[in-house]
Amino acid sequence: MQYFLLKTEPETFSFDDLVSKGKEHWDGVRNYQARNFIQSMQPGDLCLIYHSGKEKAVVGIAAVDSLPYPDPTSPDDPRWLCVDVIPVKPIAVFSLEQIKNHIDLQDIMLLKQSRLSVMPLSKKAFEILSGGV
DNA sequence: GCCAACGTTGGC
DNA sequence: GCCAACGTTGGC
Repeated sequence: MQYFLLKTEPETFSFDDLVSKGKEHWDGVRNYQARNFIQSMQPGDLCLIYHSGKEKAVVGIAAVDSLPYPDPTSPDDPRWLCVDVIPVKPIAVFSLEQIKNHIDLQDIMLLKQSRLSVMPLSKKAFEILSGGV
């Protein structure tokens, strides 16, 4: 079981949109580092959904529901991958501000590489962010 | 609206 | 292979 954080602009695609749709392919990632993380995903891995822009907070849990497969939004370019994700449940909002202030979250990639859109999370970081601990 | 951090592109 | 120019992202 692995844990990830997926960033999205809620104006474009929010966690609520994922709940409404029931399932979505997490496509459009055009960054090699992020692509490599997608490549390592397995069905059942859990992802925290982070809203960038105005909200700047983790808002929900989703689950990987497929193996990585070629991104349908780049049919002529085999480099890019996506996975299907399904909503698991919304969580209490955990803001960027709280992340910055949490002693055990200082090492997460979100704070070090603010532009990376897909990143792994440690189990501990996932549990803190999702309110599990 | 601005700026920092990055990634990409293209000329050399 | 280097580097300047440019585009994008995301926080402030």
